[in-house]
Amino acid sequence: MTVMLSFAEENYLKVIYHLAEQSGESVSTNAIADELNTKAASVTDMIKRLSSKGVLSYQKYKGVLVSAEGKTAALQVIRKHRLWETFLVAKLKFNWDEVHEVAEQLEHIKSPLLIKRLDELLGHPKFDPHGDPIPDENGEFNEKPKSPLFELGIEQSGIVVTVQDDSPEFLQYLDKIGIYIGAKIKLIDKVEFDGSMEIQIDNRKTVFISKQVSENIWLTD
Amino acid sequence: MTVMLSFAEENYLKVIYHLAEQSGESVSTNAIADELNTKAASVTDMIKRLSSKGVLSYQKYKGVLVSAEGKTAALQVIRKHRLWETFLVAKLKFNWDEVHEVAEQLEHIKSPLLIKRLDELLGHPKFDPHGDPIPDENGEFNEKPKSPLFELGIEQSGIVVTVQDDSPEFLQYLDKIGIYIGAKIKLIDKVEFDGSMEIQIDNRKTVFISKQVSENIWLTD
DNA sequence: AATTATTTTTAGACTTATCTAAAAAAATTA
DNA sequence: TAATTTTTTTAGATAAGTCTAAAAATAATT
Repeated sequence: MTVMLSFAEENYLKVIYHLAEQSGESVSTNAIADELNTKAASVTDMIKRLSSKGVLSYQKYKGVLVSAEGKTAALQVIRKHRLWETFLVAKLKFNWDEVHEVAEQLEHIKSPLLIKRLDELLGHPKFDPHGDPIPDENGEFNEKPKSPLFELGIEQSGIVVTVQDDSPEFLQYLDKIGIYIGAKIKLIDKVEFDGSMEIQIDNRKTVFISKQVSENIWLTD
Repeated sequence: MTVMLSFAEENYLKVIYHLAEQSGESVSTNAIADELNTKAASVTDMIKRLSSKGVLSYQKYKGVLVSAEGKTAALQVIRKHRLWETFLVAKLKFNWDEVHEVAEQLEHIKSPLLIKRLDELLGHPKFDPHGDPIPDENGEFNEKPKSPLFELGIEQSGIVVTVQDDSPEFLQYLDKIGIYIGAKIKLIDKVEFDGSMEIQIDNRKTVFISKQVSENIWLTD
């Protein structure tokens, strides 16, 4: 049986899971407080609660680890968040820089049937509009290997699956030049001097992008 | 400027609005408590809060009235609830007796853009799957006059717009015999003895229904 | 009108989630 | 290693939303 978590508890768990994934080690109180724009004292209270519910393991002054049960619960929230983001872009014509705030609310709706049907409506997507992988009902990722556009060889091509930078500025820039998750990109030419490159999008128009941009777009075959 | 209401406050206001519409007079503390499965003491606390926010007017021991501002806020929640119910049935293949609980959660999501786009996706529906009218952005209903199937004359016909009874049993029965919101119904024959009738659905099959059923199905021209 | 029953409100307590200020522990620096 | 700084925890407070038990007001009945 899965634990019952409140709105706030789900938010904490999700953030802690992400921090733990990034760092690979135990997550500190301050790191959590920073991420959630809250105070360290509030975090201490909450991690005690989550710990007593079995989703975290916590030792005073030593930070927290996410338990197996916690991972399952966190991945379900992440799954819901990413499915809703996909829905907002694919069905409601949101721009991909407009979806986060709304998905933060929608991710807490409790209805397994709703998520099952949403997943079906969207055709069981594997990636959200930012290219982040969507875990399946069991919390598994079906990820193909991917690499930054920067590493592509001349005349080679790949499909956009992720962007590393989530800022509205970057996403709007990509929209403007016609790059989206799923777009096919072929490397035409590369300037060794500054790392900038000319690429072709969907076998149609070609554009020039900087090294910085090419490092933030990730491709798969 | 519209007032900012919490999840719980929105639920109270919505229920009070419905009760006030039904009765036409001020709403009693106990009536609200019954409807929300809560205690009278909790209701007293909440109506004081809602009153101080200006959405209700409240006099001790005299019940509450919904203010103009309260009506606007309540109708926005009702609009969201009914749009989500319509979405669940039209796009996610929910049965109309499965939608209420989920819509109760979804109605509290805060995003004007989301509702605008959802309304567009659904083609600006005027009625939800139960036939209840959906108020527009300004809280207005565009309702045609309607009357119970029971009052139809022989050989006359109408379109189903509402069902009075919302119980799963009744809705499942209607599904079974092929009646839905939007179905065309023609009265073939009526038995004066018990008020039962033979009707034709969508110019195709004919079925017999009891007086009780015919009183719960409402039609428009 | 007086009594009884019902409804509503108040008083006080509890939970969740948050905060500030102060104390304790851990990490860093001299 | 001792002193200092940073991090974390504790203690106590607050607000939202709920509850029970008792008091007060209103309505119904004899």
